[in-house]
Amino acid sequence: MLYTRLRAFHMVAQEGGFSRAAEAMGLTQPALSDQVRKLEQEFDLLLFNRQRKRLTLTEAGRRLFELTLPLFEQEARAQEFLTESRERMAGTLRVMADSASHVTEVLSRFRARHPGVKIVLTSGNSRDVVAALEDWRADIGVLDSQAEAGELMRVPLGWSPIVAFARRDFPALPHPPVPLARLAGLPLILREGPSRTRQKVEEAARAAGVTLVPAIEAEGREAVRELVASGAGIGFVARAEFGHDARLRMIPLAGPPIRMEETVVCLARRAGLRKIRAFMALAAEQAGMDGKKL
Amino acid sequence: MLYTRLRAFHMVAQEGGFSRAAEAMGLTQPALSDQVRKLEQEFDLLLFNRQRKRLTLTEAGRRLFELTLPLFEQEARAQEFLTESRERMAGTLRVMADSASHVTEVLSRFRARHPGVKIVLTSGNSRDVVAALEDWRADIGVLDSQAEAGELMRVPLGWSPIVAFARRDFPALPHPPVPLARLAGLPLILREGPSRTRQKVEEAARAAGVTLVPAIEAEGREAVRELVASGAGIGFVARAEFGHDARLRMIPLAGPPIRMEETVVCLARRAGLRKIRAFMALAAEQAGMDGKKL
DNA sequence: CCCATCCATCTGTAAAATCGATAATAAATA
DNA sequence: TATTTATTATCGATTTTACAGATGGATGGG
Repeated sequence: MLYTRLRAFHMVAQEGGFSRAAEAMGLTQPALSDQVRKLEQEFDLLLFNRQRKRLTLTEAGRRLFELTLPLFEQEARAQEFLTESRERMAGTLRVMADSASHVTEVLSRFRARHPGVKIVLTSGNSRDVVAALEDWRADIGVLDSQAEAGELMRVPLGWSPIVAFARRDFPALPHPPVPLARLAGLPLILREGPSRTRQKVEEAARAAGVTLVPAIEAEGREAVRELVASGAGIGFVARAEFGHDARLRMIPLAGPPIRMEETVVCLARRAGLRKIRAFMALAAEQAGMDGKKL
Repeated sequence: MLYTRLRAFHMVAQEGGFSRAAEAMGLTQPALSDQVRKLEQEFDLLLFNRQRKRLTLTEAGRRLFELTLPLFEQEARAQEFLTESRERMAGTLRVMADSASHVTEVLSRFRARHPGVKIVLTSGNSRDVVAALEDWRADIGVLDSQAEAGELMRVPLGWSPIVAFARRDFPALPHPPVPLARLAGLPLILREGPSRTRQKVEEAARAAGVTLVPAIEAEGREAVRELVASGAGIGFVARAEFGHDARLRMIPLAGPPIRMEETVVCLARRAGLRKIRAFMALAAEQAGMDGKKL
């Protein structure tokens, strides 16, 4: 390949000798000798004067060297860009979660065991997470399990039942647990369409033969929480995400639990990277310890 | 190799697709696919967005492309330099001879058979010829045979006896053939020290127990000829080189002939080049036809 | 709905680069 | 002058590498 020969020529010219250049490149001298000879024969052009004493460039060699100098400088720049980018990324673990609560424990254990790795935690809904993983903008994703495996490698973390919640003084509620059907007539505050929480609730409602009509749609967990706290209606959330807001009352649901299964995922293709493998291993450990979440 | 991967990336980015780039490079699509994938995995950096529809560069990909663009431009310049140099040289046969007369016939047959090849004929003494061959400044050399083979590949062309010569009216000469001893007392005009003609004559003189003292040393065949023509003394030359100068008289020498063997040589290392091989073949043919020169 | 296009992935193969050993040469040193 | 040291050339063998060919999946257009 021309590149190899030019590189050999360049290094020999730069170092002023075959042996020196070979040492500088971590190769053997015959390798360079061969390459330069082939270059010279292929183009019928003498590049070095090998007469007695020291090696010198011929006129043609000098002119070629003036061309290879910027060539390999530029190659070094590209190499540097790639390496730097890798160095920067190797020390950072980018986690994107659709709900932070479930992974905090894994994260803190990861921090403890790998203190050198900087963790960047961002949030977004399920499809944001998948998109970020696919663009390699995130290393680890946390989202509700829901297959389309193959692309993604998954470690289920555990699950938490969905509960309804309302303002403490919200009127006209039976004693818990409350069947979904009893909520159908009340003003419901649901999250945006793609939200996994909403989809799970609607799926359970369909299974129970109930139709839930949202009184308000809100974007994001916090928005729902504030609306509910204002007394506007009833919201849904995973129990583990309910938090400790004194203004709110949790309303367990009757019937089979609506499971929000939180899963740690990464791109199967990237599962070989050390930091990713380490995190997935910790997550698997954690999953083995829990079975269900509060 | 990094180069290969960068090249694959660059072409894919430039052509906007793996298949197109593969076709442009005369490779298969999987080859490029592999290289780019390895590049991405090696540096943990996504370079292309392969989502549905068309291929687009990621931000990192764009930045890398800005680096590879000048890189491959520069490589193209180096390649161009080499190729142009070869094209220029391929159409030229550079012959360096220490005496032109013997090869003129081979040269004219070469011209007839390869009319596209430009012939450049230069002259110099034996060591000039060897030096030019070793620096690849000449493709073919013509000189007196005198081994140190190995380096050089030789085809003996034939030989010519050395004769003495003087001005037509030069006095005090016996009838030819004249033994060397009879010349010892006369004013001799010899060529420069390294001249093969001179060395041969001196060698023969030593063998005959005669010491030749040069009255004048002159550089080059023509200088000797003019001095002799002026009547300054007696010179030596290969009979085939004597020419047709009306002012001069040839003086055959007595005793065993002093053979000037003319040989066509080239660097053994370069004997593979077509133009060189062709010339050497013609020379060998010619040598088979002659045995001795006029 | 089917066809054409494009990319990902796998496996074997062919070509290349490289190594290791050896030879040859010149300069340095004893 | 003999010997050591440092250098490059060359040859055969090995290992690495890149590539082709086949296959499958996904997408968009006719």
